[in-house]
Amino acid sequence: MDFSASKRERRATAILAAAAHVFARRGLKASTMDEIARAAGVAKGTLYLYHPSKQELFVAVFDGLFRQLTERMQERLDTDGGRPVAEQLRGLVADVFAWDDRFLELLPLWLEFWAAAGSGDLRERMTTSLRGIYEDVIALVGGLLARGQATGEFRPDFDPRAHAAVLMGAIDGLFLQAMFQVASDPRAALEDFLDSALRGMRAAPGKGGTA
Amino acid sequence: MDFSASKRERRATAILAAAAHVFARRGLKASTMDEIARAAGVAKGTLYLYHPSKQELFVAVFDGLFRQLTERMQERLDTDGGRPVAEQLRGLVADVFAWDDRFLELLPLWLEFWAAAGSGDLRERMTTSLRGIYEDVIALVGGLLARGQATGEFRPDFDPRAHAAVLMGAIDGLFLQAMFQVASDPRAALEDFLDSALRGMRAAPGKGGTA
DNA sequence: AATATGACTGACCGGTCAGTCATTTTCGGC
DNA sequence: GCCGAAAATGACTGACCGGTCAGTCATATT
Repeated sequence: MDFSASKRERRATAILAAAAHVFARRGLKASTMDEIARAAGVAKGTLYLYHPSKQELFVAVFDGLFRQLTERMQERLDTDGGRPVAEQLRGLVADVFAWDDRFLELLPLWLEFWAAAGSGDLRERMTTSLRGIYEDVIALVGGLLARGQATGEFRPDFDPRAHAAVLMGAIDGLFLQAMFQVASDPRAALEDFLDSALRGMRAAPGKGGTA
Repeated sequence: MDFSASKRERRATAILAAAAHVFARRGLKASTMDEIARAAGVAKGTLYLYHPSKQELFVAVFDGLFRQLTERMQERLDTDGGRPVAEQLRGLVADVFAWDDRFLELLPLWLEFWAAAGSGDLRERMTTSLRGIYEDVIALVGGLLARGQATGEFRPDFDPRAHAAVLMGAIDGLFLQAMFQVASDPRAALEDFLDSALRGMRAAPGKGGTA
């Protein structure tokens, strides 16, 4: 039996997981390669067999997590394709918040990604990556809203892309508030608000009529 | 004439401005006291006559900027007290975005504040401060919305605090997108979206909403 | 003019840490 | 069970930077 490849793979995964954990707890600059190595159960030199530098390791963690996130969203949209747009939107939102435990622990990591896009050597790289991710997600949600307009479920006279951007932003902002332990359940808040927003986006009952 | 006090004050201001600038460009950890001193036109030792440590200097920058922001909001609310709530809300939003130039340059600094609340030695302090600020602002905006419900301008059956939290979050999220240069004008996006949101929050024209 | 003050300076020190590399350990093939 | 290659190790190094403090000098006081 050949487990050598899978052993290497498992080690690679352990390193990424450990790095994510340490980066989340200490931040990029304050994390030391020694601590990451200890957390992964390997020697420091081993890290350099898998990643050429601390910064590259950080970027690898970033890429891995965001690939997971976008795959998850895409999956969700594929599965409940035909349902009303309002339903799909609620589903997406519920999904994002469903990351819960793992997500909550890694929240500071998101801040670290954002901060890395704001200043430092990685700025350009992270900015480009994040911009791409945001534009993909906005296009995706914006497309959903546009479909809602096309079917007459929504008013035709709002900008679906702008609405998508604001909704995405609201989610980010709520995560931020969760980080600061602002006293309000972000999921409940967003659901309550989504009621109002959807009300305002729906076509007026008198005219076009809902699908 | 005694300008000695005001000279010291001017120097203190120069140090804070220089520090804000450098922290925004390099981030907290990567900023060096030498560079801040150079930017402020003083020697490194001088910095320690005004602030006991690099971290304290960072906190001083933070406090200064946020005091400016909240004072501005309070002022705005005081001046247009009696107008319709929807108007006041639009005014507040316009105001936040009106910081424009200076604000845009300092955006990475906001990320740095958030990141400092996520990890590092300052975490607890920054978290507490930021939570306080968020709760103040949410209370303030939430109060505005509640007043709208009381006067019958809005539906009575949504949670004004939750709505305020989401709106605040949306603004933060849009600033974030602006940082990554996502291709959309955040101000226009929020205004477009606010139309939908206000539509959904307003009391139904005929009788008392749908409940 | 002589003296006192204290704001300001910048060379220096000690600690920290990313990355290196000589050495040791592991492992597959025979 | 032996050998050589590949993988893993961790002690070491050199750069860097926060904070200190002995000394300078412009200004105020006598």
